[in-house]
Amino acid sequence: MNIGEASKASGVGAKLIRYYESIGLIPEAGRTAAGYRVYSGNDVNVLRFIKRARTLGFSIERIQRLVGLWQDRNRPSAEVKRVALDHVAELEAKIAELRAMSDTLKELANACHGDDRPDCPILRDLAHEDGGAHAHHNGCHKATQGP
Amino acid sequence: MNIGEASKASGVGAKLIRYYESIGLIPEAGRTAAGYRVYSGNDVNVLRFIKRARTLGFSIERIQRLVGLWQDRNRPSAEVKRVALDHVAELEAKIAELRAMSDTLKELANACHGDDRPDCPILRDLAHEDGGAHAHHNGCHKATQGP
DNA sequence: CTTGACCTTCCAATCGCTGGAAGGCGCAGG
DNA sequence: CCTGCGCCTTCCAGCGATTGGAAGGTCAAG
Repeated sequence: MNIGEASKASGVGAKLIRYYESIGLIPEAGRTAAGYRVYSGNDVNVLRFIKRARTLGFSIERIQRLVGLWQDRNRPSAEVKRVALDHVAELEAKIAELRAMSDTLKELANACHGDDRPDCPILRDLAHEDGGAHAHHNGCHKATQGP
Repeated sequence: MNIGEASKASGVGAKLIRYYESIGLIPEAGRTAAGYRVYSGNDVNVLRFIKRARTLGFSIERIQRLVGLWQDRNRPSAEVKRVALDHVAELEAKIAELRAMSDTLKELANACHGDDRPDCPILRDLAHEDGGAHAHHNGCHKATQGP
């Protein structure tokens, strides 16, 4: 099985397979006399594993650990779970970050006329706000913040 | 005002200011006889605008358009709104993607004992699943998919 | 004059790919 | 045998948005 066949069988893409080898995610493949890489069915399984893990957003570093655990017949499932939950925590943090951005922008866009006039709360927010916290009804007066 | 002062005033970071200049996001700053960059209060406002826009996750490319619209007194707010809503759409798409990853992983992790035993539904999913769709009760039988 | 804090430029790394160029290999047809 | 096509090989470069470091010039104070 050469790299093109392994690519078709795994769905991973020949260049990506070579890349994964170069960074040590997969071991160096065997070679034919001519220098062609040779793959086994098991190699294809590893590639599929990696592909699925990437689909779930795991970093290469974590996938390395997951592959290692997968190969280890004596792995404690707790370790796998910890890797997964660490990743979940990062995903949730990222989601919260993007959620905050999106909500803020939706609010600003909602307040924008969206016509030919230049007045725009979106630009006003970007230009003026020091931190960007939306002020609702209590507006701009600095209130009890005297020096 | 040199780059360090502009950095402190804008909160942007001297290296990043130079980078923004190098990619054309901000115009080339004036220079002293010795070659030091010189900034005005307005430059600082632009930097703050950029910083806030980055906080909201806008790409450099979109920020360029936003800065252009900001400077244009005759801008139609509709254009600003469109840039913002395009970005919101991308944010929502990304959120949905991460949400799907996180939910799948939470489900798998929830089904994982997380103890010393090697059996683990997370690894089973990564290893075996062709697409990763969770099958619930209708399991593995290929049903009516005969050739 | 020396010190130290600034400034300058350029180069490299991050992360996960993806593309291209240049050259070798395998197999078919003429 | 030669040619062509499609595969394989390596290396290099770039994406986006920074961040870091090295090597060297400048400024103000002691």
